[in-house]
Amino acid sequence: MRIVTWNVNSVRQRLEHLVRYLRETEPDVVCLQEIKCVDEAFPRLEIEALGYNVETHGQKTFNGVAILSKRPIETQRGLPGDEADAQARYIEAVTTDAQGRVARVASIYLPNGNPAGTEKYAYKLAFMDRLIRHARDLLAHEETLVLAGDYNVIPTALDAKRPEDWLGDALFLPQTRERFRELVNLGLTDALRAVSNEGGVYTFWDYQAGAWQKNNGIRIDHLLLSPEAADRLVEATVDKHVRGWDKPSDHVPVRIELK
DNA sequence: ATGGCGATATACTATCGA
Repeated sequence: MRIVTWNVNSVRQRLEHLVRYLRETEPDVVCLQEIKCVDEAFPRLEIEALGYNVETHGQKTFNGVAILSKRPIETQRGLPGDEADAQARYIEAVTTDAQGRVARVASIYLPNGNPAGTEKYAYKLAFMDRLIRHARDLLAHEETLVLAGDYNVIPTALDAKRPEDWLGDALFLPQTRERFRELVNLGLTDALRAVSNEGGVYTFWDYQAGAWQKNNGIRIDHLLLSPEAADRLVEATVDKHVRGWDKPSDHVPVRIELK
């Protein structure tokens, strides 16, 4: 079962790239973030034509998440824990692969949180607390679970080309990283870290200041696996070449293979 | 020390992102 997470930075701007990527990679499940459109504006027909079921949780202008699946999916929208939260940042689905193996998959767009010390950072930390509570509930099911998405968290200094640039940033502050560790320490496995302890593996390069050309990247897109999912892990990789395409997203797809 | 880039909205500028 091939599962991908990708912050596309507007699905309408990136439709050609998404179609090209789906054709070349043929994933079973794709978690998208920052679709930046309402549900009605999602290019559904183009994706369905490639054999995918499409479930979206969009909003106007900002944010928005979606899950594409070759097989039908049971879907829930929104992260529990705050009925007043109007931002579309979480969608969760149960699906299968062609062999009928089941997985629960979430597409998460965790808040950026900058600048630190503002209500934006408080919202990020509260969202992470809600995610920890929800993950604890889901882990109790003892099933194949993949929490995938743009976490906007640089877990360690190994995950940035220039960690010194990020010391005061909401993506790297101690409180942010503490909560990420608290989440992982519930019993989740960081899929990329399960296959390599090396630094220099990035998933985001800023559009500005030649970050891509200098490989000045950070690793902020993650797939966290329940023990049952980790037991099935056979591959985890970053599809870095996509960043070199014409007019790319600033994030690239991250992909895992579960047996 | 600063800006640099890109997307969206009602848009010749502001906001957001990371």
